Amino acid sequence: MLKQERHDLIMRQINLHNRVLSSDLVQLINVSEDTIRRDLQEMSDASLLFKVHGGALSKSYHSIFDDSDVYAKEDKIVIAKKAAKLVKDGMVVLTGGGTTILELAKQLPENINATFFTISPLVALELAKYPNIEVILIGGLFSKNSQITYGGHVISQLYEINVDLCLLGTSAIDPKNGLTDTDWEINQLKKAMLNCAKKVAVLCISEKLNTSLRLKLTSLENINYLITELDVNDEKLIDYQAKELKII
Amino acid sequence: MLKQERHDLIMRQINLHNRVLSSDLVQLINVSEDTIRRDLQEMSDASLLFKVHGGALSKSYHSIFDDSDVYAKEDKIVIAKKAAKLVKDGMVVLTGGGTTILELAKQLPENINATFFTISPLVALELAKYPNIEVILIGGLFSKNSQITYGGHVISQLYEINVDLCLLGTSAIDPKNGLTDTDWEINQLKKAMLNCAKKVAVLCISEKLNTSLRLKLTSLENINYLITELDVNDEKLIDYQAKELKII
DNA sequence: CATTTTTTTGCGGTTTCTTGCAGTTTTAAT
DNA sequence: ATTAAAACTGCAAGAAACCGCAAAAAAATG
Repeated sequence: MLKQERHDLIMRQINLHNRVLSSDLVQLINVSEDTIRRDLQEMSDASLLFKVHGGALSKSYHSIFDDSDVYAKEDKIVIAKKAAKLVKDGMVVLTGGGTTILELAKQLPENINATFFTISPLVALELAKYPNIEVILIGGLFSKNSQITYGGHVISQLYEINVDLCLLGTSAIDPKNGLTDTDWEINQLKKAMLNCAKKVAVLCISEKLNTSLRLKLTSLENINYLITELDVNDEKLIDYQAKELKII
Repeated sequence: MLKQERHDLIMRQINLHNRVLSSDLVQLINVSEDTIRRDLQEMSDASLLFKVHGGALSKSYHSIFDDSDVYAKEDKIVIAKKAAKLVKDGMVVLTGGGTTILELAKQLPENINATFFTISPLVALELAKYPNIEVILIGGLFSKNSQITYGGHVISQLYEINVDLCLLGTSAIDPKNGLTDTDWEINQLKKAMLNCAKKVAVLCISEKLNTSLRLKLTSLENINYLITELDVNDEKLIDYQAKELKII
C-alpha cells in the first residue's frame, strides 16, 4: 500500500469516527507501529489532524455546533451511554432531536448494524459516521429553534413507518401528568413518533423530573423506558414506577 | 509500444483501480523503471494524475478527500458571492450539497426573504440562521459520502415541487459532454432536480472545467448560469458559450 | 536516399525515501 | 511509586527516485 493511500485511509477513519487509535490502524493497515506513528506525525505537521497519545483526533471535531457549552454535558453522556445499550443489531430506530439524543448518536457501539430514522439533521450527520448504520432523514419544514424537521409532511411520513424503538428527549416529565411540552406543533410531531414505535424510550436529565408544561404528550403508561443519569434506585425515581415503564 | 499507448494504458489502469504501482507497470508494459517514471512524471506535469513514491493515484479519487477539508476555499467564496446575487426576494430555490453550495449558504444577504428546498442537512442548518428564509429539508436515505439525502423517496418528492432556481455544484464540466458524474444514484437525483426548476445555475471551480466523468447529467444548453471564480472574459471560458447559458 | 536532428530509452552510479527493529524515554493510569 | 503502553531515537536494508550519458529509434531535412 502506498503511503498516500494510507494517509487517505486514515483520514477516512478520522472523518468517520472523529478519532483513531494507533493500534487499530496497525491492525487495519497491517504495518508497524512506527509507520503509523510517522504517518500521523506527517499528517499532524500538515495539520490534517490532532495527534494525541495513542492516536489522533479530527481537527474539525469541533463541529458546526460548538458543543462545549451544552448544558449538563456530563450527565447527558451518562444518559446516552445507558440508552445506547437499548439499541441492538438489526433494529429499526426512530429518534428525535436535542442535545441528549445527539450525544446518544455519538455513544453507539462502533460496528452496530441498524436502521435509523431521524428528524434531526445533526443526528443524521452523526449517525452517518457509523459504517453499518443506514440513516434515513425524514424531511419537511425545518425548525430554526429546535433544529428538527416538523409539520404535516413529517407527520404524514411518520404514519408510513413502523419502528422497533423510538428514542425521545423530553421537555418535562411528571408522575401524574406524564410527558408535557409547550409547542403545539412539536407536540403533534412527537405524538406521531410515539404512534409508530413498538417501544418508546425517554431520555431525561433528572433536573426535568417533576416538572410540567401546558400541553400533554402522553402519560407514563405509554412509555417503556425512562433513562436518567441517576442510579436506578435513586429515591427521586420512586414516583415513576409504572406498569410498563422500566427505569434505567 | 508507443509512448502515447503507454500513457493510455496507464490512464486506463488508473481509472479502473484509482491507483497504480510503478513496479506493476514495469511488468505489464515491459519497459525499464526509468521509462515508467518518466511517463508518470509527464502525466503528472499535465496533471492527469498524482505521482507518489512507488506509483501514482487518480486525481479525482484524491480530490474527494481534499474536498472534505474545504479545498480551494478562497475560490469557493468568490463563486458563492457571485451566486448569491442570483437569489432574489420571494424566490423559491432548490439547492444540492457540497462545499461550494454550503459556502453559498453563508454568503446570502442577511435579510433575504426566500424559500429554500435542500437535500443537504448541512446547508439546511446554515440557511436556518437567516430569519426570513423558510427552509424545507427534503428527506430520504442519507448518503454517508456526499452528505445529502438521495434515493427514490427524494426523487419522488422532487417531482412534486416547482422552483424558480436550482443551484447545483458539479463534479465535472466539459463543453462537449456538459455536466458529468460518477455515481449513478446521485446522477438520477440531479436530473430530478434540474427537472423541477425553471432556471439552473451551476457552481464550478475552474479546476473542474474541461473534465469529464462517466455518466452524463445534462448538456450545456440546459443550464442557465455557469458560475466560476474566473473573470467572465477569461479565455478558459470561451468554449462554454451556449445559447441559453450565461457565464458569471 | 543519406544524413542530420530530435526524441526516446536503458544503464550505471548515486541519492533519497520508506520501513522495521532495538533500545531508551515518556506518558498515563493505578 | 509502579508498571505497561506508547512515543521517540538512531540505524540499517531495501526500494524507489534521480542524474547524466550514450545507444537506439524516429522524424525531419536537403
